[in-house]
Amino acid sequence: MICYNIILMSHLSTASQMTSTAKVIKHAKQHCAARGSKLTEKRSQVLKGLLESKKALSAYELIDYCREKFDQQLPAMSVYRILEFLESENLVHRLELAKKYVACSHIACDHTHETPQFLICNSCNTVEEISISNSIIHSLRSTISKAGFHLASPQLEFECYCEACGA
Amino acid sequence: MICYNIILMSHLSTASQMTSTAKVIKHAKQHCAARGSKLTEKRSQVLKGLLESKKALSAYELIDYCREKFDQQLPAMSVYRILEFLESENLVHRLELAKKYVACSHIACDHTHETPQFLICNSCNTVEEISISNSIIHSLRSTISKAGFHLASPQLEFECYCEACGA
DNA sequence: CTGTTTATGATATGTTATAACATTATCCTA
DNA sequence: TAGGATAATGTTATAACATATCATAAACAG
Repeated sequence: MICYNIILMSHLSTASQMTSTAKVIKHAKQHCAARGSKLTEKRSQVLKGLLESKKALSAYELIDYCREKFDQQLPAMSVYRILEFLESENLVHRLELAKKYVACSHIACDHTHETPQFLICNSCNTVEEISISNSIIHSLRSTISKAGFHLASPQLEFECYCEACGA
Repeated sequence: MICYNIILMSHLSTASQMTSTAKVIKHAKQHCAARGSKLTEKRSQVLKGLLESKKALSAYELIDYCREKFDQQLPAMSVYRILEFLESENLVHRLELAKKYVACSHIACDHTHETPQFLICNSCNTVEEISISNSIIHSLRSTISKAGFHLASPQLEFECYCEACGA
């Protein structure tokens, strides 16, 4: 399965970045339209912020981004609502561990999305969306179930260090 | 390996609870002494709070506990410092996911401690310290390493629901 | 008993997040 | 196209968790 990984692309040149961001935004708009919702200007600005960052961003970092990039003063409350909306549309993932947000890596893909798993760098917040084999997930689930618990969400997050940040 | 699980004991009667807590505190004191540090009165009060709760507690909940139980007004800063100390002595674990703290389940055990893994109930914050098989951990590590990352800590945490809280 | 280290106190502020209520924009329908 | 419904956003206040900084007190070693 080959798909366009936005997170990994974000360090390319500005021109190609914009192009790819624009493409994804277009996809996202269609996606919303198909579901009877709307990707408004502000929602699209917040999503752009996430698309153009290879790191996970906090709501407050997105406020700064919109102020600097679009001269738009978004209140915290609005950004949280917008993130909630984007999440409900599967365009954005919220990382519980980092208390930050990332754009979904598969907005512009056509295939159905699998459950995402995330590796989050403790130091620089770089995020890698990976896929863990069913057998590992299955063993994990069964261990957890033996303790009388079950996973709240199939989305797993792991506190890591990336290659660059090392130990 | 049989060891005394404090978390699971905390719903027993007050009398036996106090006894077991006192025992663990004694162990903890010896442990600190052996390492050249001291389990002061306030540190011991904070640890007691965690020992007597089967849920993970936040720093601010521990402040309340010390005020109610010991008529002790601890400033937030002190509690954070005390928790940091207790963690450095391996008496307490910090749960990144829940932003809360639990007493180590193995303070009074003699065997060496394995890396803890935690199941945290999203709803009631009940925490279960479990042990995940080496083979699962190993596969997980290898998946993560293929992505160019490595786990920040062998301590894993999973957002779950406990039996009582269900869905 | 004095100076150093260790522990704790006090105050301010940072970061993430939500509640409650007000206002504005959009869009449907009569 | 007026007017009302719904959706989107704004405003303000505050909760919960956390750290920085500087001040003070307690413990202990020489």
